[in-house]
Amino acid sequence: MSVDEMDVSSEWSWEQDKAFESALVNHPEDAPDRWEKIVDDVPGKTIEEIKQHYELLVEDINQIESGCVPLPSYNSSLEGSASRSSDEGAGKKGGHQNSGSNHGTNTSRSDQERRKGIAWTEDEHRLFLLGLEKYGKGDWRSISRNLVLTRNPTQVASHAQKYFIRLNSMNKDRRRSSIHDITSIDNGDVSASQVPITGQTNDSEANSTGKPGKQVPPASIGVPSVGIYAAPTIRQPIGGPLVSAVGTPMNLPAAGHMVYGVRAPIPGAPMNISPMAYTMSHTSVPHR
DNA sequence: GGTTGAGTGGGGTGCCGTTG
DNA sequence: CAACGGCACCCCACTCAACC
Repeated sequence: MSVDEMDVSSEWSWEQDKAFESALVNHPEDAPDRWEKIVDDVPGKTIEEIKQHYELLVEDINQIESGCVPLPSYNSSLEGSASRSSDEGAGKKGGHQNSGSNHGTNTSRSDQERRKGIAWTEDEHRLFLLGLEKYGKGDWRSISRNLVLTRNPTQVASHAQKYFIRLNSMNKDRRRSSIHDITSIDNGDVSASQVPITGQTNDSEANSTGKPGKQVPPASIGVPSVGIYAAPTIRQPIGGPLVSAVGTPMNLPAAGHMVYGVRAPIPGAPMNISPMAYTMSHTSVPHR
């Protein structure tokens, strides 16, 4: 059973989901009176409802981990260098593929080899956040293996590094919105509750201005029209693959089981970690 | 209105330190 | 000794402001 199915019955509004998920992140498992605190953050819900909602979330995670929800391997040809595989080489020192020479030094290493990392999708980031909550900071390997299957531990660690840097700098003025502004695992939440994104208020309007923005990882990123990263339209309701960790009200077709953006795979079928444009507001705030 | 330059964000990679 | 995580650095893509 997936969260989305339950949502209907329990009637969780999107706002409640947002609040719930933000609360989950804000109040770690070891936090005393966690549920009470979460209840405070989620208006209109009882502790029982919240616990039930949480169980659903955990259940989904467990299914992923247990293999009940087989995950296709992403390291197919379509994943360029970036995700060289979730388990391959995951390593640092030997893990890097293009070992060649020291980076930086050279240019010898062709740009093609090094570059073009595939931008993290919101889904991936959410899974990352989930992993952070579940495994804690530092256990990048588990996060990579169990949740963010499309990224190897090194990539997860790298992403985490930037993420935390970003968090730390949240107090300062931020100029641009970024995926790291998402600090909760819900759908499209920019966790404004925690720290507003630099006062970037031009969310919807801005997005509609037509500015592409790097938020939408274009296929041009180096991954030729890969389904995974095919960019949907910003703020477009993701009707399919995109699923947030917890049942955010999404217009999901009654698909097979889908957990965290991973639908029961059809061999050979494109993954559905669908690339989704970050829904965060797009900045237009002068940054200079 | 279009072009150019500067600034910033973000992903990848390598080195170093720590731990088992 | 090997594996892993953290940190620092590099480079590219993107955005926006300034200039023509």
